[in-house]
Amino acid sequence: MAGGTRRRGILPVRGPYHLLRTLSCGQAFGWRVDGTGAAGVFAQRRIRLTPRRGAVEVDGLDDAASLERLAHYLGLDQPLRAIERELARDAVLARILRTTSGVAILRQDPWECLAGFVISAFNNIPKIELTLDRLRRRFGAPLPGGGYAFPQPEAIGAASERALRGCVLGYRAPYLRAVARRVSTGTLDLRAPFSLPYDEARRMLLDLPGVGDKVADCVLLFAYGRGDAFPVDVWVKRAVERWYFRGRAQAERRIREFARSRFGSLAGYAQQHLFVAARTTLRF
DNA sequence: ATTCAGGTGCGAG
DNA sequence: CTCGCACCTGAA
Repeated sequence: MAGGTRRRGILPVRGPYHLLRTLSCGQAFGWRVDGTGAAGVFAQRRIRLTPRRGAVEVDGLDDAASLERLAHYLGLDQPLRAIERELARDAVLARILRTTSGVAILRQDPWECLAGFVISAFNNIPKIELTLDRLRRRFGAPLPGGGYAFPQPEAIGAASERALRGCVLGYRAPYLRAVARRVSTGTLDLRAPFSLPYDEARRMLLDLPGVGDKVADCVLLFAYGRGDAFPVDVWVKRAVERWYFRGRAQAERRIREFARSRFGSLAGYAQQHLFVAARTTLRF
C-alpha cells in the first residue's frame, strides 16, 4: 500500500488520559497493544492507535463522524483530572493513582461487550482471545482492509452448538447462543439499560444465562457507562480485602456494596484503578 | 500429568 | 439467601 495516501486522523487528548493503559486494563478484549500503540477494529475498519503528545493518532480512519464516535468510545471526553482529584480523597486510591492514572472507561458496543464477558467467565485471557478470534473468523463479516467484524447476534444465534464449541467456548456455548437469540429476536432490548436505574438494568442482564453479578456489572460499566457499577472479580476482591479490610475475606456482595456506597458515581473508576494496581503490584 | 484461569448455575442447609 | 461445588479446555 502506498504510504502517503492512507487515511489518518488526530484526536486531541487533555488531562491525564493514558491510551494504552485504558485499552489494556481488561475492559475490552479486541485490542492488541504493543510497545508503541494498539491495533483493533472500529467502525468496520481495521485501525491502529498511537499515543502522541496531547493527542491520539488514528491510522485507518479519517471521516469526522467516525473519529467523533471513536473519541467517545475511547472516553476522551471524560474529565479525568477532576475525577482523579475526587478519587484521591480516598487514601488508598491516592497512593495507587501514582501508577494507574489516566484510565478512562470505554463506551463499548453493548452486544460485543456482553458476549465478551459471557465468554470471560471462569476462563483465562489467552483462551478468551482465541475464542473471540475464532468467532470473528467464522461468524463475522470480512472487512475491506483485512480482519473481521464482531459477529452479529443473528449469526451466533443461528450457529450450531457444535460450531460454537469449535470456537473453544466449552460449556459457555449454549449460554452465548441463548443470549444472542434473545438479542436478535428482540426479547432483550439492549437499548433499555441506557434509560433504566442501576438495579433494574442489572436485573435485566442477570436474567440472561451465563450472566451473573460480575458480568452484569462489567457490561453496565463498560458498555452503558454506568459509573456506579463496581464489578468484583478475583483481583478487585483481593485488592479491596487487602487494602480496605486488613486482609480479611469478605463476600463479593459486601465488597460491591461497600465500594458503591463509598465511591458513588465514581465507583467504576475506582474499580479500574484497583484492578490495575492489583494486577501489577499484588502477588498472591 | 496436574493445575490454573478475569464466574455462574445449581442444589443443600 | 448464603454457601459449596462442578465445570469446557488450552497453556504452563
